[in-house]
Amino acid sequence: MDETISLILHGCALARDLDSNIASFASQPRLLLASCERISETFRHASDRLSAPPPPTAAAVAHFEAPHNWPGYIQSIGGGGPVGTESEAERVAGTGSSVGMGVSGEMVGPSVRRPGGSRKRKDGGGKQRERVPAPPLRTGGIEIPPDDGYTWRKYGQKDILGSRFPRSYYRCTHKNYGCDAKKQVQRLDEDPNTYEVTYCDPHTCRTSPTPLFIFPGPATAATSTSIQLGMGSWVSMGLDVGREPIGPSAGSGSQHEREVDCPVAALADVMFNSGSSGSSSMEAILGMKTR
DNA sequence: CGTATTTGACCTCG
DNA sequence: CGAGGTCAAATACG
Repeated sequence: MDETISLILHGCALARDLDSNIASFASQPRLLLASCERISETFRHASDRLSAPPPPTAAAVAHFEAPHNWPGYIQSIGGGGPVGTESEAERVAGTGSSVGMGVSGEMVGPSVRRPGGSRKRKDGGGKQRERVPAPPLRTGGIEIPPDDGYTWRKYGQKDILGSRFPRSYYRCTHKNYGCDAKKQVQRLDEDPNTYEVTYCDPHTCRTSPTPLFIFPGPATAATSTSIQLGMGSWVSMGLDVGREPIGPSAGSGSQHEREVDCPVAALADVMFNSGSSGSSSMEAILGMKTR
């Protein structure tokens, strides 16, 4: 199974490469073609493996029985155990991480603070740690968070003691709909090519009553893999699970998270999706509005 | 113009 | 008291 995941991830990496080089490839159709073929071949292999799979593992089943636990292509390592960073390197935290913006500092008046504004979780309860392969570090320090079919909004970033890389905090974009899901993403100190993703709260959005299990194979790998193609162009490819519900602002379509909107993504989409793109609205899923 | 991201400050827990 | 988690104003972006 891990091999299949590797294949998929490799395909994603290829797609990303293509995306980042698309400009220079544009004038060289042969290169484009070769690149596309490599990508499609990789995904096809993965697809083949998934079509003739070994019996699903217990973990895979568990993933599907817990709606909040489908960061599909990931190898789960946490399982809700205690979240400790026991083996962190003793390096001093890099102080960098604050690039750009250079906003004027003191604009938050101390008296404006709401009491009890932030809360630290006592236990790791409900937390689940995952490790996902991360794209290579890019020049410019652009972090590409792993996607899992959900749309996340970043609300914070912190330098963590003993880690070279900052930890990013995300919450579900549909917080307005009562979805309180959160995740933390951090590049591993000892392995910069791997993200550690900690999921904190379950998604209450996208809890469709209809069964999500469509793929005949083991569920974990292919249900929601995504690739990001450049800044702000997230693509969820996969099955229903990866379909983003349409939020209140979906009409504008001006925001960063967007469904398939580039050729590579479309390719990947075609590879994994049978083509049906049920556009489920958030209201339909949740049957409510909380704003 | 609306929404996401950045980032320093604030809050809570150990 | 320090570290980690969250808030929210300013800013960027489409």
